[in-house]
Order: sequence, then C-alpha cells, then structure tokens
Amino acid sequence: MFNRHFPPFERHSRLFEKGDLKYVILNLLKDKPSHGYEIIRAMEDTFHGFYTPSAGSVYPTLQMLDDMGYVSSSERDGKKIYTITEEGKKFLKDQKDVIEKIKGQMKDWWGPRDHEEFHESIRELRNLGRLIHQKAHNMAPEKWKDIREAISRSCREIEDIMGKE
Amino acid sequence: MFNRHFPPFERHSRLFEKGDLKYVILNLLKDKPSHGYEIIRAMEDTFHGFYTPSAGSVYPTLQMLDDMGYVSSSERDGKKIYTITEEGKKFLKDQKDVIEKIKGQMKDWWGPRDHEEFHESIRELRNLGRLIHQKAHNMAPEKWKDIREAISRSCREIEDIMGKE
DNA sequence: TGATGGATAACGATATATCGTAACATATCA
DNA sequence: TGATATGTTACGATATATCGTTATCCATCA
Repeated sequence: MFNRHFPPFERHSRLFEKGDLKYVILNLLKDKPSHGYEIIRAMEDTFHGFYTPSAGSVYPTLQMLDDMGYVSSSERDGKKIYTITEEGKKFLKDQKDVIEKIKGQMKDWWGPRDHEEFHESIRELRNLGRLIHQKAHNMAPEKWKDIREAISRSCREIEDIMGKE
Repeated sequence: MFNRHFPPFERHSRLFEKGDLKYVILNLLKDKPSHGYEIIRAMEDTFHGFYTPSAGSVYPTLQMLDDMGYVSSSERDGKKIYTITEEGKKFLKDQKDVIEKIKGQMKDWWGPRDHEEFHESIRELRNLGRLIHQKAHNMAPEKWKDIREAISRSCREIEDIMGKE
C-alpha cells in the first residue's frame, strides 16, 4: 500500500543528529556481528517499529566504519557480516559519554510507554486500510460514497482530538 | 510504518495465474527495454497503485525469460536493462490470445473507475496514520485513550458499511 | 549579530537478487 | 469421484547497495 501512488510516511526531520548513527551502529555490533539488514531491524525494534533507519545511511556508515578500521566485514553466502574490531571497541570506550548522551536522547524520544496499545490501534487502522485497498478495485459507487464520507468524518474527528492541547 | 511491528498488507491470493506473469512482462518489454524495477513500477501504475508485483517473482521471471532467449540483458552502471529479443516478439505474437485473455482479466480486476477518489480517501487515512505515528512516542495517556476509542469506533463504522451487501 | 552559503550525513528513492512461504493447479490414489 | 500428494510459480521476507534529496550544522560575510 506504500508506493508512489500512496506516498510514504514523511518525517521531514531527523531522529539522529549528524554523526550519531555510527555510535549506535558500533554499539550494536559490540553485542553481535550482524548483517546490515539485521542492524536496521535491531534499531527498528529499539523503537518498537515507530522508526526505521534508512538503508541509505546504514550501508554507507558501515562502509565508512570499515574504512576507518572500526569494523571488519566478511562475506558468506553472498551476504556480508560486519564485526567490530578491537580498534572499534577502543573507540567506543573512549567515546563513552557521547554514547550515553545518544542513549538518553533515544530514551527521551521513546517515552516510557506501553507500545502494545499503540500497535493495536495502528493495526486497527491498518486493517481498515487493507480492507479498503482490497475492495477498492470493484466497489459499488454508492457504497464507496458512504465510505468516503465516513473516512473523512472520522479523520477529522481524530485529528481534532489530537490537535487539542 | 510497514515493518515487522505493523505487518504489511497480506493478500493471501494471487492476482496473476500461474505462468501469466511472463506474458505481462514480455508485453511491457515489447514497448520499452527496462530495469527490473521499472517493470515493477510500470505494473504498479497499471493498477494505479493497488497492486504491486513482487520483486521475488519479477526478477526470477526475467532471468527465466533470459535463459529462454526471449529477453536479453545488458549491464550499465551496475544496473541491468532487459530487452525483448526477436524470439520473444515471435513468442508474443504466437501467444496473442493468451495475452488478450490476461489483459481482459486485468481490466476486469480493475473496474472502470475513477481512482482519484480512492487515492484521496486512502491518502486521508494514511495522513491520519502518519500523524498518529509521529505523535505516538510521547502522547499523553488521556488523549491517547480518547484517540484509541475514536479509532475503534470509526473502524467499526466503516467496516460495517463495507460489510453490507 | 543576523543572514547567507556550503558541507555533510540522515533520509528516501532507485535498483538488484535470493530464499522461504503459500496458493493453486494437476496428478495420483482409494 | 473425492481426497491426498506433488510441483510450480507468485508472494513476501531477507539482504544488499548507490544515487538524489533534504535537514541541519557550521563557517563566512555584511
């Protein structure tokens, strides 16, 4: 459902400050050698699905860390595993307070919150979107009119609640 | 917003019959040599964004067509362009009625319909989802409760309309 | 000091490819 | 003939990587 016809979630602001991503990645690799994709997934989990780092930054950052000697990579079955080096571990230790600051920011961004409730409601919305998406291609005009009106009304109502301060 | 925490649209049924995809792809290549990704996009456009073929089938099918000699590929800037061969054109011509049947099915799937209205309403839903997604991480509990209730009620209402026959 | 320009890294789009899963058609068996 | 098994391909997940865009920081200038 997310493609050029239904433009994706647009953030228009960055979650990570410039230069911070490499610390996060190194910190993850400290625990476990990983594929690029696994790093993306691990970060996604950290934010309970509400943020996903872009492959466009993760892969170049991994390459940069490799160039700097903080990470090494090996290829297996055509897939790359990245491993932190001793230099990388030393760098991490030296930058301990930067990492603590970043961790704090990540924690602040994701408040102490029961994300299951969020997931449930987003899932409800998603299921609805899915249903509409599945039926849209051959829906009767009158029914569609009713549905469109209900969608508009509902969206306005919910946005009003959210707008209230 | 579509990731493992918010499972993607699940079709659980195929749009194309087994073996039909290769005809669709060849037909597209007849008009224009393309990247795999361009073929995916062209098909997505055909269905106005309501269906997207899987890379998991498109790429192997292109490879198969290459193996069969109906398509040739050349690489430029690390990216592959697929071009229909004379054999492929002949095969297309020989299978003209199969292709007409498939075209008919595609047309039937996508009824004569003004998709702009669909897009608009899906967009509204999406914008709502986006707003929630952006605010979820630090929303006040009481407000969230109100929003959750509104979401559930709205979804039920719309699903009820859709359920009516 | 505020405005402007430039640099850079995170984000988003483009592009590739394979493996695992499931739908579904066909063959086989009772 | 209906039930079961098998094979195959579309779908979905995993995995990679680069280019174009944009947000944002920092430097420079007036």
